[in-house]
Amino acid sequence: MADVEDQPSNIWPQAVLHLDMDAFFVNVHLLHHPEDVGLPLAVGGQPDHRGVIASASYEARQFGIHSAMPSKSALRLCPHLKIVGSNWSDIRDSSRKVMDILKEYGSIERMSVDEAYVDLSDASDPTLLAKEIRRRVKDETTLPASIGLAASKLVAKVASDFDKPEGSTIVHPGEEAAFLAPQPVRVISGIGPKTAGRLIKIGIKSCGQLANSDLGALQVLFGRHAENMQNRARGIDIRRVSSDRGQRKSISHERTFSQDVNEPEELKSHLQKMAGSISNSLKKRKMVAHTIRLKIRWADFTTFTRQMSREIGTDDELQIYETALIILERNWGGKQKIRLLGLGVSGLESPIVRQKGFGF
DNA sequence: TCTGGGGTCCTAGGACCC
DNA sequence: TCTGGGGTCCTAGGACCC
Repeated sequence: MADVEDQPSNIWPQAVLHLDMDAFFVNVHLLHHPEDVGLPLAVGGQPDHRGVIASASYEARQFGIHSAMPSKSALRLCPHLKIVGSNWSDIRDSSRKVMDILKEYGSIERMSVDEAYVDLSDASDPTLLAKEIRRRVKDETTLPASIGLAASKLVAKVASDFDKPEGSTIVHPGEEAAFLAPQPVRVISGIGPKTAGRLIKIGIKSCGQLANSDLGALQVLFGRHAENMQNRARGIDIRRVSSDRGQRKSISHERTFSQDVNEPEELKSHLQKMAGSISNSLKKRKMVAHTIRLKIRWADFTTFTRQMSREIGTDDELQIYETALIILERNWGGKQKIRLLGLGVSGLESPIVRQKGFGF
């Protein structure tokens, strides 16, 4: 989209900036390992541990390597690819610096370590601020980022992804539908591979086609979601930037083993570790959980979950562990090889809320 | 060829209650 | 012979996101 400087600022009913760091994990690594600059590099799990790529350098992307790809496949595409693990303390440090800059400009909604929305509605010229923000992030963290500015979150997000890396895309109010029209439906957040596949079957590939398609035909496939989907393809999205992300709903850990496991003691020790760390997270948040859920993936990748709820919430490691063990024993014959074991809790509640019910 | 980990939200069926 | 109708909670699975 053309970046028009002399638009009057009052044309922005709402101004939303979306900032998306470029190859964030890789670039944070390079900050601390300048010797790796220029290499085909990826951050992710090791190939012999069934790892996947979390982030790939632009050099690695030349070989077709992308995130979520199994590290083994990545190495086949590029045998001299260097794969390093994520350094979470460095990643969180850099993330905090970026978010601190954003907060100076308006209320922010943090979506992950490397992505956030900023509400620039109160600015007299949001387009000027958008550029300033990207420059400051680069100057003060030396990390590249892309930004999108639009009148809605939906369009701002598509815009930030439009011209990566180090892109800066502004979609002025009224230009939303035209901006989206030529792009594939997959750019719309919420339309994943399944939905896109179903749309292709009725001949819809681009946002423009979705926007102009027959609503009735769409309703046959998607029911009451059809109208909303079509609106989104037109760039209509009334969600506001909201810094309050609300309470956590669940806490979970899971572990894919480097080799499938059917040793009871090994499985139990993993459950115990996961129960311990979940218990710690609950205590740190001063919460208790009512539901405990076990996830099992067999060697053939079939995956299922089984859960148990209890009347009284708990944050106790032993109670979580013992419940998990009961579920495991009910669902595992003792011979089948297990590829992944996961443990999670939900039905979270802060005990203080419960006490209020006693009439104090 | 091999498929991570941490989340959210939605749907659908069954149990249970009034 | 025909088998209400809501509402809520629980369980399981699936789509999707980063």
